[in-house]
Order: sequence, then C-alpha cells, then structure tokens
Amino acid sequence: MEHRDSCIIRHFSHYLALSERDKVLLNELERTPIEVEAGDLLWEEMANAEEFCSLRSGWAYSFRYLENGTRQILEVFLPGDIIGLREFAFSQRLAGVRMIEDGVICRFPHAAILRLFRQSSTLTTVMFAISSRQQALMTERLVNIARRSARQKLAHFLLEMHQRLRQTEPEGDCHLRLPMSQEVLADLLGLSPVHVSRTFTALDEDRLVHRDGHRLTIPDLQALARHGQFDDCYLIDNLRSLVVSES
Amino acid sequence: MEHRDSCIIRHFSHYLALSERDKVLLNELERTPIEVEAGDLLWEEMANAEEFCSLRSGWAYSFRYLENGTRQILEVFLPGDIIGLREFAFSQRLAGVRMIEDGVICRFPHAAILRLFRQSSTLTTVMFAISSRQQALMTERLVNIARRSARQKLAHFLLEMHQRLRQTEPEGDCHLRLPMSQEVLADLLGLSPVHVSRTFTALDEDRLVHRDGHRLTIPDLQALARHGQFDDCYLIDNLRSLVVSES
DNA sequence: GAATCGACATAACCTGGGTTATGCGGAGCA
DNA sequence: TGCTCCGCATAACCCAGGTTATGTCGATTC
Repeated sequence: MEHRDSCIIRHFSHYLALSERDKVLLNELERTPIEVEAGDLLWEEMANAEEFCSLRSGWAYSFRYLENGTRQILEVFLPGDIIGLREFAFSQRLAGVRMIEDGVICRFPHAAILRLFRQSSTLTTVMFAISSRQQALMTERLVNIARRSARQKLAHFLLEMHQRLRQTEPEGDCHLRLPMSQEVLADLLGLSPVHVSRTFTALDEDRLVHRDGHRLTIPDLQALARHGQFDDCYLIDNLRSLVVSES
Repeated sequence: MEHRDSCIIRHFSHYLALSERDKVLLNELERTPIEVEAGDLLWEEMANAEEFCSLRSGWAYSFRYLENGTRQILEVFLPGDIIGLREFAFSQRLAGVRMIEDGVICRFPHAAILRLFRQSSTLTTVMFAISSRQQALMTERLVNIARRSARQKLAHFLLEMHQRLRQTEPEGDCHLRLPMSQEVLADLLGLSPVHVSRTFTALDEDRLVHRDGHRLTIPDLQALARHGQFDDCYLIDNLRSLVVSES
C-alpha cells in the first residue's frame, strides 16, 4: 500500500506520530479522489450535511450570503485541510464551499468519523486538534474584522497566508502566490472591493507589499507584521507536548 | 452516586443518550467545583493552557485585548458550557476568560479529555459536537460583525441570547435577563459603548426592544428577527439523526 | 482588428458609526 | 447629606470606508 504521497497523512503526522494502522484508516477516507475546477461549488448553504471533504490540491473557501446580497467569506482552505467540520453536529450546511482553483478533493461520510472515534484515539485526538486550529483561525479573523483598520486587516491577512503556506512549503521567503481576486479579498475582510484596491496602493506606496497579478512580494516581513499587529501564536499549534506529558 | 443535578450531564444528554458508565466518567470531570465571583479571571491571554473548564452556574465571556487597548469579546458562555476547547491544540491561551456574574466552575486537565477519547466514543462524539456548535456560534458572530448595521448586530445578538436561554429554560417568552453592561455589549459587537446606547434608544423608539436595567423585553420576536436577519438554524444542532443513521 | 469582458485603479461624494464631552440618577459609603 | 463612582443618555463633530461612476489594460472571441 502506497501512501507516502497522501496529503491527509502528512497533515495528521504534523500533530502526532501515526501507527501503520492509523495510516490505513486514514487512507480509507481518501479512497475516491475527485477532480474539481476553479469556481466549482463543493456544496451549497442549507444543503444536507452528510459528508466531510479533504482537500488534496487547490485552494477553496467557505462563504455565507446575507439577505442584502453581500457575501462573507469565512475561511480559506489549503491543500491538506479538512472541510466541513463545522457542520458535524448539524444536519444542514451553515456555509457553502467553493474552489478557488482547480484541485482534487475526497468526500467521506460523517459516519466515517464516528468509526474513526471508535478505532483510533490517536486519530481522534488529531481530528480534535485540527478542529481546534480552525477555530483559532476563525477567532483571529473575527478580531481582525471587528477591530482593525483596512490597512491592518489586509496586512494581517497577507501575513497569515504567508505563514500558513510556509508551514507546508518553506519557499522563497518574501514571495507569495495569492490566487484570489480583490473581490474575494474584500468579502473575506469585510471591506468593499474598491477599498481593497485603495489599500493595496497605499501599502505599495509605503513599500510594505507589492502586488503583480497573483504574485505578491513582502519586502519586509517584520515591518508589515508591526503594521498589521500580526502575532503568529495562533498558528503555532502543538499537540505533542500535551500527549507526551500524559505519559 | 447522585448526579441528577449535574449540569454537564444534562448538556451532554441533549446530544446523545448516555450510559451509566458515561455518566460516571463525566462526573469525574466535575469533581472539584470552585466558587467564583463576578469579574474573576478564569485565565489570562498567553497563560499556559493545560485545562478546560466547565461552567456550572453564572455567565462568562472570552476576550482578547489588542495593542491599541481595545477589547474584543469572542463568546458568551452560559451554564453547562465547556470553556477552553479552542486551545486544545495549543500550549498557550489565545484568549482570556472572565466571569460576568458569580458562579461555580470545575477545572479539569487537557489530559482528561484524552482519557475520555479512549474510554467512550459516545462522549467523544458529543465533545466534538459541542466544539462544532461553538464554532457555529462564532461563525455567526463573525458574519454579524462583518456585514450588518449596528441595529442589526444588536437585534441579532439579543435574539441569539434569547434563543440560547430558551433552549435550557423555556421561560416567559418575551422577557429576558441580560446581566451585561453596554460596554460589554459594545466589545462583543465591535461597536463603541456610545453607539450601543444610541442603538438601544433607536430600537426602543421603534418598539422592537425595551430595556430596563438588566431586564429586557422583546414585544415582537418575529419583527425583531426580520430586523436583525436572524435565522436560528445555526443554533439547532442535532446529532441523533447522524448516529442513528449509522446503525 | 473590432468587440466584449473581467480585473483593477482612481476620483468625488456621502454616511454610519467613532470620538469627545457633558449631564444625570442611583448605589455605596463616610 | 454630601461625595464619589458607575452605568447610561444625548449632542456636536469628524473620518474611515462605502458607493457610484468612469477609465484603462489585457485576454478572448469572431
């Protein structure tokens, strides 16, 4: 059985060492990879919620439409992420999910997680950790949206993405691929597209970020972090100390 | 062993039927009740995160201070809630927690949950459901803060509290005890205290809510719900259908 | 190479809610 | 019975960011 390439195993292994049996169990979740295209809807708001989804490649985001037509984007998913944890206790989707780019996903039913709970306490623990991390990301976004200026919001978000990407692929430090339109950015940060554009130009004038299409440059990470009150502690999760200390 | 009165058992039973053994396990989490007073800090931001907390009585809230001195309140906890799930995967607190009123709490170490994972898959499932519900609440707060007007924010929040309180104690339909100052409300909704006051007067003039100290009246729930774009679907969790369908 | 379209920039104008200040009434306290 | 403090109301002023509109630059299509 070849699972050296499985994204979900790499993701889980980040938290705890997995036994061979754990890996087999995880692989069962990813038995049916599906190719999807940019713009594809993985599911709609209010649809029946009966499965999770693991993201093998490509980016995606979850969103909610309000009655007045505005859209709020809740989270951005990167390869390795698990989508749909929020609805575990619900029978309806609370948010839709859409692909940003082409990618590959694997759907598996809610019940598969219940089976996991019975079969492996290690995987259970990691699953809980992943859910807890997603909650931490949302918390930070909440604070960002509620209390910071447009410049700070944008700066903070860009640094968050930079840091998240670096955790999986430590690439060239100050460059960053950001395959999303300013409209998506606006819906993510609670701003108007126009103001996102204004803010980019302002940050550019101050030499804090430079944007060229989907290519982003951050000449001075420290400076931008100061600007956006960015502190990465909410991204640094660490289960091992907990589990080890339990002996 | 007398645990008919235990708040946590009532809370868990809302999701799934518990065996006697499950109840014993849960009771072990609540072995050391501690009395706390209004204003007491359960823990500070950045403190070491090594325990959860179950709230037996009294209200509490979690918060974050920003560098510019503003505070964002993230969630309001009611009796029966479990506090600190967000930090399961972290070694530091991402938010502080403070009591709104006098109350009773029970602290238990993170490792106790790991033990739970190994001992009862029912309790594991419920724990996951509780975490997922808290995430749903935060998601809705995020949307509320990011995309609605001050009137809508306030209306929406009041209805959320009304609904949450009614789920445990179906009291007089249009009355509501809300033991929090306008400053707390402001920090919760991302507004200034002054504007919360203005908004209350405005809603009062429109006969949508009436406030008298900590006593709140909502003469027409439907009307207020329309006003605040309030849809309670994010509060209606339901595990039973999932677990039953698994056979 | 003309037409269309989508992503972005820029400008002019407007408003919801922040800020600062003042006043008031009730609670605790000397 | 006066003092102080806290929570709240109200008013005047101001600004960050929303709104609307117009223009530009590529990419795509015929």
